[in-house]
Amino acid sequence: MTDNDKPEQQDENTIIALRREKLAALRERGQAFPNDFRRNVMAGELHAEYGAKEAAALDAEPRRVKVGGRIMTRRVMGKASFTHIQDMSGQIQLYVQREGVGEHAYEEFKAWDIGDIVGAEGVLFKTKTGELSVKVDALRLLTKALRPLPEKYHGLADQETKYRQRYLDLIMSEVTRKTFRMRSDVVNFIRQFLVTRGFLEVETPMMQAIPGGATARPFVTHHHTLDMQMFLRIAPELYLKRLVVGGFEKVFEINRNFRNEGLSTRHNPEFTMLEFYEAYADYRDLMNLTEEMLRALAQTVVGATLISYQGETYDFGKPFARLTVKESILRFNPDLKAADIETLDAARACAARLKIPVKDSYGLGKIQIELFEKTVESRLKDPTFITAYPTEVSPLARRNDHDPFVTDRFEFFVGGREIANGFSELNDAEDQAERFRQQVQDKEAGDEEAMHFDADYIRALEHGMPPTAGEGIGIDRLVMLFTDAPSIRDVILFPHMRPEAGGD
RNA sequence: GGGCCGUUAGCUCAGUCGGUAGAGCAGCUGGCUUUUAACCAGUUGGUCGCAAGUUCGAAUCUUGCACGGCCCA
Repeated sequence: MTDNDKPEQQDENTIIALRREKLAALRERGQAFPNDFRRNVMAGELHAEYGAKEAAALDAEPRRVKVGGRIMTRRVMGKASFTHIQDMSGQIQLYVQREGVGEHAYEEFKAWDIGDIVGAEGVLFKTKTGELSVKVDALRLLTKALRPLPEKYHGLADQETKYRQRYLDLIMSEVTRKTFRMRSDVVNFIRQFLVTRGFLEVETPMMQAIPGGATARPFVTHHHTLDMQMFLRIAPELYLKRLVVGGFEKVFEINRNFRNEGLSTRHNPEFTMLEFYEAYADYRDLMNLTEEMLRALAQTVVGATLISYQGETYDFGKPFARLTVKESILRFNPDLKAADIETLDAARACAARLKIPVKDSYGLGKIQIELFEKTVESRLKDPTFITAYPTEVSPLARRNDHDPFVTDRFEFFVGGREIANGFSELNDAEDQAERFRQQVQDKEAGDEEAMHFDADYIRALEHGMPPTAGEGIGIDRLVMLFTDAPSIRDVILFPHMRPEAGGD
């Protein structure tokens, strides 16, 4: 377009300029970016297999290896050098001698830089200090790095750079690599857990004509050929339940949702959600399933059921607490009595006393939830299910048979944060249509988060959805918990940020 | 949106009361054949985030802006 396409800067850093000269020299001599080197083992495998072996045992049965990776450290001592290279599995030290690789190759090697990517061939041995290393007899530069890496000891400390240039963060930080491996482990575990129990993994539209399944502001986009407005989905819920109507009675999806809301340490505009639905089950079945799944997840990916997060410890081993919304409000507000939160007027007065702002349009249910969010939520430390959410704030959940003021719904909290939300689904098409109409009224009254009327979803329900329960689990928040990450940006590879200054 | 904090060499960071911009790492030159934050000697490198203001003089004080972090809404 404009400045973006221009050569970046005229006066480049001298370090980069010198490396460009080295690359130019490589180009003169032939293929500067060869792709015919093949490694035959990873650094991590070598440490696992030979790390405990005695030096003499290695020498007695020489093991030849071909390894490749990025140069991370370099110690040149005249006619011999040590260097660590890093591959996906870890690091291995190379011992490069002039005697071993030849005078010419050794001189070339000395001109290489930290950050370059190399391939090496040689024999395993142990150094005087007992470190497993490769005595190199052949060595090639595979990719010249033009930019210098961050400082070897402190690594990359600048939070902004870690987010913007995640590749650098990954090269430099074992903690970051571990975080994202664990994220992968979490998703992998959940997928297997559900598939093992007969759930079918599906993918439903991320672009929707009618955004539904949650109360949130959507992102708006436009399809040119159809010439229509579309929305990035705020939830897959309504599509997954259409599948239950279609006879896929146990389905799940792990994918992104998009919500046009503020950014914070707990909110990213796109985030990953697990949603799953099971026919012939209710919200209590899902609470049990969730408890079983999260306990096993902690045990598998962290290796313990005591989870340490930001200096506090949460116990996934003992049975998860279960409280209703009203019980939890009373428990954490000992000066309140049940009567204070059971009528609209009393609850409104109660909110006023606690200086919690509520709108005139709020009914009793919404006020109860305000009280809950302001006085309870952040104090739910150990794993806790909160149940019996007011119907007023649960437009897609099934009413309780004995108390239609509430729904058969739960939310799950750990460390004061909502992790999951599940309920017995509303499969009464006429009730659902009525609740959509109420949402449309709210929207017309100015509530930007209120839902649209989804006529096709109603039509699907009119064909009959078996009694079903469904749940959503926020994967990012779960990963934060297990990786002890203070910010959601620490568990998202490329979190959204404003463009860098001067970039446009 | 509000409050607080930050932005100095490629990286990690100092910078006193407003008085010529510093260190370590990396780089460069030389030495060194078991080092591992290798070592020894020498050395290059700066739009002090951007812009304005105050001042004889601003990295430093003031204001605005940009980006980020934390907290709050």
